[in-house]
Amino acid sequence: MAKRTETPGRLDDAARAGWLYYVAGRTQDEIAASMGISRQSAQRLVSLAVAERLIKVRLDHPIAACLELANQLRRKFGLKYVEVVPSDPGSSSTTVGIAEAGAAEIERWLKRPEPIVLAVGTGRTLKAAVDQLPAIECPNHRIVSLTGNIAPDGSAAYYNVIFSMADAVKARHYPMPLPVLVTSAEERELLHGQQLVRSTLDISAQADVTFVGIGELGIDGPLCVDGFLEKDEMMELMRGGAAGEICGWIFDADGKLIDNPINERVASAPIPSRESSTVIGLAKGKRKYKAIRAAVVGRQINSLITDEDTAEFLLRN
Amino acid sequence: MAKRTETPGRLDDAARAGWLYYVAGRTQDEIAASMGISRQSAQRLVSLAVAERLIKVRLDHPIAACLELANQLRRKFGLKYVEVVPSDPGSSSTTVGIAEAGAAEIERWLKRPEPIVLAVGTGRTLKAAVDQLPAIECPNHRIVSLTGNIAPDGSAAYYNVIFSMADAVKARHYPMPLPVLVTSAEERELLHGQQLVRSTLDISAQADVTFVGIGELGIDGPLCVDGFLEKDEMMELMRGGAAGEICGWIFDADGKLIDNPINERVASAPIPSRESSTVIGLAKGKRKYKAIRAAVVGRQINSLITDEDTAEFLLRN
DNA sequence: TTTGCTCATGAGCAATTACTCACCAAATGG
DNA sequence: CCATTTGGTGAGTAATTGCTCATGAGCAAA
Repeated sequence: MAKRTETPGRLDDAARAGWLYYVAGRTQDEIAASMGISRQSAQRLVSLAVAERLIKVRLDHPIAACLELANQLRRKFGLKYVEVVPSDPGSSSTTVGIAEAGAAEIERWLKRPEPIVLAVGTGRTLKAAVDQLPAIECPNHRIVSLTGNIAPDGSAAYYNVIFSMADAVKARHYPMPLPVLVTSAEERELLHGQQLVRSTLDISAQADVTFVGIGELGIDGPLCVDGFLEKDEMMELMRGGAAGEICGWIFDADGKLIDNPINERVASAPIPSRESSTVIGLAKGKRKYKAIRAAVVGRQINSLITDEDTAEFLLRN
Repeated sequence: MAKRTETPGRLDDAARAGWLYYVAGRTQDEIAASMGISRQSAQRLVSLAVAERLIKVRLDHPIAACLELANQLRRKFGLKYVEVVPSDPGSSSTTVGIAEAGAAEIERWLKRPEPIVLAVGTGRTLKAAVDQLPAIECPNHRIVSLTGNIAPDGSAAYYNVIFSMADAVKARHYPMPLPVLVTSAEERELLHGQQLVRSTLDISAQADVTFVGIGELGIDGPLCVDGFLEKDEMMELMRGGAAGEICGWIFDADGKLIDNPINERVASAPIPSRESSTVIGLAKGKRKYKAIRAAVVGRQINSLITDEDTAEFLLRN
């Protein structure tokens, strides 16, 4: 844009007005009086000072850096909601900070007066967040699990989040009476046809907000550690370009669900719409960098709660 | 489990709200919505952030008139560094504006990569400036107090700047374990002979930059108000031609230290060299005109941060 | 357990600020 | 020289913010 020569004195006046307003804390009326102009003009000068960035505001608090990172992430990836918590260099925990922030966000949703459907996935991080929840009564809301609560050996799964949630939150809750992975696509169809499962799937599709963990792959990743996949299956997945998983749905580095028999055996509900609802991923940590990045760029999630280090990685790469 | 409203968490919220308001430019309604609180609470958090000095506002524009005044002052008095901030006609504060400008200058020095010795005097204005400092880590620098930190009644002095500074700035700091005024010249010699005091005095003599307030005399001046001098002592001083003081060192209208028993009882370190280092005075206001003028013409300081009105006085007289 | 204190909260209202509109004056350009 | 553009102004009004008050929760002392 062709910048014309501004009236030279005007910026000076703007600076003076801005100073009087922000530093000295005078009202625009007082500024107008002391500069001999109308109140409106004083207002214009003040906003000009802001627009011309003559006024520098700095926030002197550790949280400032996090907010800045969150803003950048939101812009870069077009996310709906981003929260960045400070990294704790001394801790190797994958949940500290995130759990609290996640719980606070869950609580904010549950405190809404209008009835909502809140869906939850699985994972250690999400479990940790749910464990931070205070007791809340919200009989109007419904809480639904996207993933099955049955482990490969038939027991209740290790990280079934919805039951922990039900302990704290008084609301109707809908677990998913299925394993995470079934033996074949056919079996999945059969199970999903059951009335009970059907209705839970229907509710999950209406979720207003969804909280999911993001799992990394590899023989140390949750799918292997929890016994859902054998090492050789995992190896094959990784050879096929798999980068991470959410509720068992495995995606590649671009965040696209991969075309592999294993994805056809996932009995979890589909991840609710990222267009019409809020899908919040909770994850941090170097081992998950690749998975988180994939989930964000491929829009498996549209909101993120993570830590500073991870945020910086996502912005750099 | 259950969470409570802790004070630290509240400050974090305040920081977040302040950031959203001042940096991100959201309205308080939007902030309230995104933080899940009422608008009133959001407003309170924002004003808390201001009250807690989490928000630092700085004007990044050399206002022409101020620059011009600063230039003239520098020329007229041969000063090294002069900063003039706009006068706020409606305010009787002796610190508004100067404090921010002083803090910015201190910060500039502390951000230097090479190790420096920074000396500080005392006074309300200087205290206000130091209170504006953000947290800085500068383990290479040393910060030394020129004046004692013990009040006449034996308590820590009202305006002991170095401890406030130590709160914000991570650097080695050297307080002066002495009163400002001792009972006799002999006592001063005795105290100054102590090893600890000796080494602090030595460091102060090496100061690369010094920040001092300039005190006016009179029964409303700081020396009387803070109880260092009795009224009759003050009256006698003024009859003797005293015009102002820096760190307790009392000088006449020509800026020469006066020949009076009281000056022999000042236990402060001598003001560091105005030939080989930078000695910056912070002061404004009609009551201080005479003292500031004396300090400048007598070269008790070689740099000045003041306001327009004071600058104009100094140029006229 | 009761009492009293502190402090956060939401509501309502007053003060302050931002924005839009219509108009004017000086520069610009044919 | 006039039409046009640019930039500024005040008025009026909508939006936003700041403040006071009544209330209730948490907590410590009695």
